[in-house]
Amino acid sequence: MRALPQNGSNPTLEEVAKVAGVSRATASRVFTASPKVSPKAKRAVERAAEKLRYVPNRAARALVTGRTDSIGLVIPEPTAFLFGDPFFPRLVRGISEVLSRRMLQLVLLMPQSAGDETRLEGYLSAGHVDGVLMVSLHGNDPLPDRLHERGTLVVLGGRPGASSPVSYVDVDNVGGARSAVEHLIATGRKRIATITGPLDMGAGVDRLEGYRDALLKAGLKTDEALQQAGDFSQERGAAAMQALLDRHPDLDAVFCASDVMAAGALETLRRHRRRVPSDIAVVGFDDSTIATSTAPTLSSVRQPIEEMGREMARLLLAGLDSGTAGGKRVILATELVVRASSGKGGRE
Amino acid sequence: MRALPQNGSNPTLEEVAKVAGVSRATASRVFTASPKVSPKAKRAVERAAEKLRYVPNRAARALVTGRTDSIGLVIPEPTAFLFGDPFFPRLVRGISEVLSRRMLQLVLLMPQSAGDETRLEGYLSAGHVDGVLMVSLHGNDPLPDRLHERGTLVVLGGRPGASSPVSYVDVDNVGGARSAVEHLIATGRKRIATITGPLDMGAGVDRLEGYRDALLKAGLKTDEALQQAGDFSQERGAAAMQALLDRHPDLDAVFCASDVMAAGALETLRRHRRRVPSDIAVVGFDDSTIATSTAPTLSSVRQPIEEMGREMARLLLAGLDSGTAGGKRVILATELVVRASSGKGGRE
DNA sequence: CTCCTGGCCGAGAGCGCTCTCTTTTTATTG
DNA sequence: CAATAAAAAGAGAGCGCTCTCGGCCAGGAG
Repeated sequence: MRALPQNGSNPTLEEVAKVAGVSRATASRVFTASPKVSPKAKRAVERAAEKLRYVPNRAARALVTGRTDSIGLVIPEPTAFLFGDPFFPRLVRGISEVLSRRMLQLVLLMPQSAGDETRLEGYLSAGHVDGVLMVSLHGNDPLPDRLHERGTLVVLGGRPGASSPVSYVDVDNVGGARSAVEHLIATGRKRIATITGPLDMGAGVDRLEGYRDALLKAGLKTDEALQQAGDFSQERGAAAMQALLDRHPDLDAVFCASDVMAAGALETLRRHRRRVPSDIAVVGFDDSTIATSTAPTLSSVRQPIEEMGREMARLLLAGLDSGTAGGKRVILATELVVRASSGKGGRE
Repeated sequence: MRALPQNGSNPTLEEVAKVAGVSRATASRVFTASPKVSPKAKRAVERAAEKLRYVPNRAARALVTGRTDSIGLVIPEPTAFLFGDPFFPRLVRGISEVLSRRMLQLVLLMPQSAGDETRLEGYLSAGHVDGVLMVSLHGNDPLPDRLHERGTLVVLGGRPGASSPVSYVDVDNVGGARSAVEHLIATGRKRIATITGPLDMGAGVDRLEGYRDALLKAGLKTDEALQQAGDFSQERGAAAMQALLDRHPDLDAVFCASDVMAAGALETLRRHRRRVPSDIAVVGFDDSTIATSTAPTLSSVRQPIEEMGREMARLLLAGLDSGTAGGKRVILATELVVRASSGKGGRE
């Protein structure tokens, strides 16, 4: 399988040097931004490069430097579909913004099975990428730690399960959930339930914690029966709402750990003729596109996804530059966006 | 306990060959799946490779073969946010599925500005990737044709504006829109409006064409005043619905070229106390996650996004294998999903 | 037995680049 | 103006791999 008929193979550094009237070494110095080149030579090389449409050959460069100038982005297949909607593109936008400034390329890896993940470890630690970004793993995925041990630089998006030496960036899930529930309390809600995310994920655990925090701080009880586990899907959201209503027909608010689940909950409430927000208030999480399309529109916790991407990339670059495999963590603030679903209403 | 490679650097083919007791050439033949290796030598090399955790160095291989074994995926920044929601991850899943079977890596490129796109041309035609996948361009983006001319293999997702020699895969936008409108007609709707997508995009044009097709076939008039241009955004969807109601207060159906715009339309209709579907039916396009979260749930046209990704990848691989830069086109069927927003209702 | 054929295998030449080391040029100073 | 330092440029050795060539050793034909 030959590549397409190369109409005139690409110019090499040698050719550029010849046109510029300098040695290959000098030409190379221009492209590696070495300071040891006279302005005159530099200009000559630059003009020759432009004339020939020269673009350095990454493979050759990688071979000698040992760096590939590319970063792996690992998004396990289930994750890609889990989150509030434009999660993936927004994250990539943030990452891409930072990486492209450094002329680093983004290699996307989407393992679709456990077998894929095994191959991934070999691939990623073989030096095909200079560093790895991974997002949101279920439970204690061993991959990040394993890569870290093998000397690969890794930055996670979303905190890992257990204590891990790997750097990560996360949004303030606890704080976001807390402020959502505090908002419900402040608007007079008394019996506040929650539909949680998967409890083997940091985001799931933390959002639950924020919910409990707020209740405790307000002196309200945190009845376990007011918590119903979900999995971020709409169906489970709807089912969870049903279960909560069965147990507590007198609920006046529910905090959902994702907008998609909140949409499911709204569906169930509609079926039961509960009016939102007058009978019961609903708040979601993610502030995804769904939040503005539900009826009523959904109050939600907004996360700075692009910024998370940027920060992940920055952390990785910092590690690359310093040669340290840091155990840094960055937590980004979230923000409550109040819409119709948690309007004053109330029954009082 | 330290891992096998003591100095941290990866094992080379040379080392594998030594352990296996063969020459580097023979070891190489094993990894390039050459038939000219005895079973015995092959086994020896494989065992040595496993023992040393050998992974071939892509850069070195690329340097000599001229192939990089990687494919560029170009998604212009505005596009990434345009479509029905899980568009991006679903597309990538399809692509990734096919490419990973061939051990090809996916390099993601998200140009954020016009300047980026210029650099992109140099990058992509410099042989850093073996082929390029691009999705959904506005108007007549010259990039695909330019790359094609320079001998780079390109496959588009979404048909290009004008007649272009570049291969592409698209969903049957015309057919999908037609079936949506036929459905509205079949359920007794008479005054059917449409909110179109951007008319400088294939998807926008084709969905409008499908709408007109259906009306003409049913002998209904295709009043220009029944068409209102949108841009796939919720705000414009809401505004377009408003404009349509102003001009035609007696509408009984509206076909929206995207679910997001349909959500905007529903919002406007709700404000006007128009009941959906009894007063007016609404159908969207994309069958995104939003479709099940609106109230009422939204009838929509489902597109096989994963399959589109797979087909794009297959087309590219076929081109790579055959060395032809084909002008192939593949159109994938769409499917109408009827939900509450276009239920019988009607006024008759 | 010799000659050939064909299957395997090893030797060795690079692919295009960076980087160290050496040489040449230029600037600086007494 | 020679002496010396500093700056710039060149020469050349690989990075790890693939692939062409030619060599070697079977086995079958003459």
